[in-house]
Amino acid sequence: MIKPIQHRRCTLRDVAKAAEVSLSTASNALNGVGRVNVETRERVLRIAREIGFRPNALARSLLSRRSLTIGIITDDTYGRLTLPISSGVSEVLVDHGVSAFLCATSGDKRLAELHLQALLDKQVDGIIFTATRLDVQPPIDLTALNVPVVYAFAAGPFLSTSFVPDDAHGAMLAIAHLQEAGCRDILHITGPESWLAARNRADIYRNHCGPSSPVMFGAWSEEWGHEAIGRVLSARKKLPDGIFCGSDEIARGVLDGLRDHGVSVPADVSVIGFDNWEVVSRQTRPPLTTIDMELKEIGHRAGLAMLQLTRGEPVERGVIRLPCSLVRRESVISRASADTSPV
Amino acid sequence: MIKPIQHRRCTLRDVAKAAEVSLSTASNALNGVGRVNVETRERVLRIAREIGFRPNALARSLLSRRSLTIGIITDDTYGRLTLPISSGVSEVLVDHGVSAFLCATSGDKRLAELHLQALLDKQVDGIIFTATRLDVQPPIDLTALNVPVVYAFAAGPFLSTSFVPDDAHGAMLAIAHLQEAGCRDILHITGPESWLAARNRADIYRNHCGPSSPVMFGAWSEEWGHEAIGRVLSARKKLPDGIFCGSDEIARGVLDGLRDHGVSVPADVSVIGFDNWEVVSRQTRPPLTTIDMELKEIGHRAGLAMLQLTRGEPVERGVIRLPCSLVRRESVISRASADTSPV
DNA sequence: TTCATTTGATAAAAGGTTTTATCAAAGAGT
DNA sequence: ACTCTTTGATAAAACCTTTTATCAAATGAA
Repeated sequence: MIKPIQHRRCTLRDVAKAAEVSLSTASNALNGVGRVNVETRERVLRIAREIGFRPNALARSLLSRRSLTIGIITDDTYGRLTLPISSGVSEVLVDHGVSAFLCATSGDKRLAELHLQALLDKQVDGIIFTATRLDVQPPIDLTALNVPVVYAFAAGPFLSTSFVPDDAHGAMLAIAHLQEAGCRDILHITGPESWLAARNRADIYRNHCGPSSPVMFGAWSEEWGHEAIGRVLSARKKLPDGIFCGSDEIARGVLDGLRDHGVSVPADVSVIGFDNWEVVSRQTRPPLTTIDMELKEIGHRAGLAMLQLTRGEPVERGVIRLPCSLVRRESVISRASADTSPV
Repeated sequence: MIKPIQHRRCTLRDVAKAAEVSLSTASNALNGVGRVNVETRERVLRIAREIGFRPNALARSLLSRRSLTIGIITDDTYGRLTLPISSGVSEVLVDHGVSAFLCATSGDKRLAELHLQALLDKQVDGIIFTATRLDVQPPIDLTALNVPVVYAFAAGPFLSTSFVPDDAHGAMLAIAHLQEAGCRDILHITGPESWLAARNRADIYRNHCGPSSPVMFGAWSEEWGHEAIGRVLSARKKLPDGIFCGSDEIARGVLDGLRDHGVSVPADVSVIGFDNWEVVSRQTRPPLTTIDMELKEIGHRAGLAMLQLTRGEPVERGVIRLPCSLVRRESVISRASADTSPV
C-alpha cells in the first residue's frame, strides 16, 4: 500500500499557534533575535522541539538569497577521483548546512548544459568543477556565471581558483625516497607525453636524476608498464636499481613484467608508483609504495574556498598546488651501499 | 579582484514590467495557461527570452511543494558502485528537471544524520539509499520519513522497494558460459561466506554443478585468489577446466597464480570473473571474461521508481533483482570435446 | 437598447520564513 | 499628572512564483 498523502510538515505557523504568539515572535524566539521575554522564548523553543519543527530551507533561501546548496559538475565517468574529492567537499560543507548536487556529465555536452541549467534554476550558491586531468577545459563555459566557480583537479581559466595535486612535489617525494633508499640508476616509466601531469613529473625526474635520464612515455595502462619492462630488459645490459612509475597501474604492469623475468622486487629493483589507488596498490605483489595525491584534501580546500566565496570573502586565485604524500609499502627497500650510508 | 556584488538574476517582475503586463499575465503567458491574447503572449515570450529569464525554482517549489530534488545517501567510501549507480539515477531524473544531492556517509552515523537532516530541511522529494552490499542495514533509520525511499544495491525493510543485481542470474550466466565452452569440472572461488551475495552465487553454482561441488570461500581480495590456486594445485591431482570467481579481484589473483605455476589461461583452464570492474577486468592477462552487474541500469530503475513515487503513483514493492550480463573477453575459450559439440 | 456571454487582463492570496516598522503597555523620572 | 524610555509583542512587507477570483470591456443575441 502507498501512503496516499504525505503527512504535512509542521511549520512556523503551527509553532506560533501552539505557543499562542505571533509568527514574528516565534521566529524571533527560535533565532534568538529581537526582544522577546525569556519565558516566552522558552515556551516557543519547547513547543518547537515537541512538535519537531524544522524550518523550511526553501522559504528561508528564497528570502536570504542563499540556497545553502552548491553543484559539483564532474567529467569523470569512472568515479575514481570524483567520489573522494566530492566527499571531501561535502565534509567541510555539511557542518555549515550546505549540501551538494552531484552532476556527472560523462563528457556529454548536452547533459552538462542540462545539469548546469538545473543547478542555476535551483539557485546554487556556487559550482565546483572537477575532472580527471589538469590540462583539459570543461565541456561547458563556466566563466560568465553569476555564481562563483572553483576548479578541483581541473584547470580553470585565468585568475580563477583551481586546486590540483602538486605533481612536482609528488615526483620529488618519489625520487627522493628512491635515492634515500640508495638507488643510483632510476628509470621513469610514465603515461602519454601529451598529458601535462606526465610532463611535469618527467621534468622533476630529469632535474633530479640528470637531464639525459631516460623517460619512457607510453599509456596509462598496466600493459604499457609490462611492455616497457620487456623493452628495458632487451635493450639494456644492466638493470636500473629503481623505477619511478607515472601511475599505480603502470607500476603494476612493471611489477608483473619484472616477476615474469625473474627479477625480484624490491630485492633487485625498487619500484614506486603514483596515485595510491588502493585497489591497485594494495593488491600488487609486493604491495606498492606509492604517492598519494590527497584527493580528499583537494576536496576540503575546494569546499573551503567555495564557502569563502559565497560569503563574499576574497580567496586565493590561480592554480593552487597541494602537497602529495608518500605511502610506504613494500616495493622499495633500502639498498646497503657505502656512499649513501648516513655520515 | 572579486566581483563584489553578484548581478541580480532577473525575475518574473522584470519580464512583466518590460512587457507592460501584470505578473499574472506574464506567468500565464510563459506557462501557456489561462486566457491571454496571442500577441501578448508572444511579446512576453520574446522579452523573457531576450533578458534571459529563468524562473526561480525555489519560489516555484515553495508553492508547488515539490522541490524537484532528491537525496542519494551512500555508504560506499570508495565510489566504485556509487558513481555508476548515481549517474544512472541522474540520467533519468535530469530530463524531468530533478537534481540529486549526493551524501557520502563513510559509514559515520553522525555524518549520516547530519546529511539526512539537511536533505529533509531542503524538502527533498525522496531519498535513494545505496550501499555496497545487500545484507547490511543503513546506518540511519529511513522508515519513518515522510518522503519516499528507494534502495539501490542495498536491502530496505519489509515492503520497501529495493533494486539489486540478480546474483543468481549472474552466477547462472557465468556457469552456463563455462559449460557451453565445454567445461566439465568447474571450481568456484569466492568471498566470505558471511556475505549474502557470495552464498547466493554459491547456491546457484551447486545447483548447476552438483551439490558436492567444491566452493572455496575466502576474502574479496586478489591475494585470496592467488592463495586459493596454490591450495588447489597442491591438493588436487587434476586441475579443474573452469574456474568461476566471485569477483574480478579474486579472478585476477587466480590468473596470477595460474601463470606463476605455468598454467595457461584460457588454453588449460577457463576463468570467469564477477563485477566487470573495468580497471581490473580490462587489464588482466588475458583480459577477463566476466559478469557485469549493470549498475547504471540499477540506477535507472531506482530513479524511475523514485519518479513514480513522487508523483504518488504505485510502485512495485520488495526486492527487485535485475539481470546481469556476460562480458566476453579472452579468459574463456571453447574446449573442443565430442560430447559438447553442437548436434 | 438590454441582457448574457466571452475575452483579456489584473488583483489578491498562497507557500514559509525573516526583518523592519509599529504599537501598546509598563516603568522611571520630575 | 505628565513626559520619556524601555519592554514585549505584533502587523506588514519582502523573497518569487502560481492560481483563483474578480473585473472591465467587448461581443453576441434578443
